[in-house]
Amino acid sequence: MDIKTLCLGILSLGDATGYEIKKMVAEGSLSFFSEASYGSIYPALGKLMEQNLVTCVAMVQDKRPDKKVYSLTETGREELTRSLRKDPDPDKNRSEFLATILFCESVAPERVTALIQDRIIEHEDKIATLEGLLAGEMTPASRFVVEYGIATQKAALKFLQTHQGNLVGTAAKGAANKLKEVGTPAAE
Amino acid sequence: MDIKTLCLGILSLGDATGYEIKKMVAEGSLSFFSEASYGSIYPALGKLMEQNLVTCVAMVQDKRPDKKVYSLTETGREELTRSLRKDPDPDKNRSEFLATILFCESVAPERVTALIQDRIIEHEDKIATLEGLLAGEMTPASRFVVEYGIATQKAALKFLQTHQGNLVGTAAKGAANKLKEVGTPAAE
DNA sequence: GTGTACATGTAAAGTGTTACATGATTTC
DNA sequence: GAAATCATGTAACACTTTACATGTACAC
Repeated sequence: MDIKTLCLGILSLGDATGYEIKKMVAEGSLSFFSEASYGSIYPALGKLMEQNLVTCVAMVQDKRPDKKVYSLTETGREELTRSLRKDPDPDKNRSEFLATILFCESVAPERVTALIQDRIIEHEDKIATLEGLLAGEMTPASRFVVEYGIATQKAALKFLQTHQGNLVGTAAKGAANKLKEVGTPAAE
Repeated sequence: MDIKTLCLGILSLGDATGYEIKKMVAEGSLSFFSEASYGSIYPALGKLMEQNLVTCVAMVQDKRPDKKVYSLTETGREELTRSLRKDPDPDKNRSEFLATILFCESVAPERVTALIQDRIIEHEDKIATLEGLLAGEMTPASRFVVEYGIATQKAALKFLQTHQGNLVGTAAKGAANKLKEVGTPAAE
């Protein structure tokens, strides 16, 4: 989903500024399955304006740039509906963590253990954040999405907690040897 | 993780051609947490050659382009180790499916139901594929990674099966009204 | 005083995907 | 005879991130 459609979607939930859109993507219900930087949001809103898919009211603030509140137009809502009619692309999950684990023969075993420990904490934090969101007012749709996030995060957490030993016991030995070779090239 | 590092990592598990790397990313243990197209893999291997991080043996085949089998050099393995020493970036999950659900006020309720049904089947297929991988020979690391994938896919599947009613019961009514508005702008 | 939050925006640089080009062999 | 598999590679295009530019206000 490109940033323009994402903005259209977020605006369909309520008027917002570019700054607020960024916050929703970074910390709100969308935070665990989408991303966007200012450098993509502001130009996207500009193009959406040109196409008359959104309108914008500038709120003058002194000592600060005008706050521009964007709203979806009727045409914008229709465009969004059209976009959402297309079958969604399959999910794209990129995980450097899992890649590192997979290539762990090139990584010190203590490092693998530490990585998993860190990851466990990150999952716990993420779950806490998502559960915090549930405390606020939510539409059924955003509740569904956040609870989906919690469910998958919890599954990942549980997996790491119960399987972390699987790597250290067996692969790590081989890794330790490999590492010795790489770590002391002078010995060759 | 950029494609060059990904190639280095895959080659650390064994020699491979560009074509085979693509297959591993598309169908192997890496398939649920990374992606790469030929248009990125071949140029990456070329750069890796220039930097002497990999070597390449061309196997002549008639009626076909030479099959180029790439191998990691010592320098390449060191470079990989260096890359993996950096803390992995947080996972990036992009889901058009969840975005569509979140913006479902702009989507017909039957469409939401159908979307979830499709997604359930996709998860079941994905789980079957991953379980198929477990049948073959695997290192502990790739087993770990594939089982992680199965665990999270199953959690998502179960969530969809048990919560699909949550959206249709409540949000859908509102959506139906909203949609009527959008669907019949002439009425305004 | 140092850092964070507020607030918008541009330009350069990087990275990657899509489509194209080429062509035999095997399976349905 | 159509489609998939094998096999490599380039070029145009799309999209995004990063860094920069600008500045106030408040909390610690």
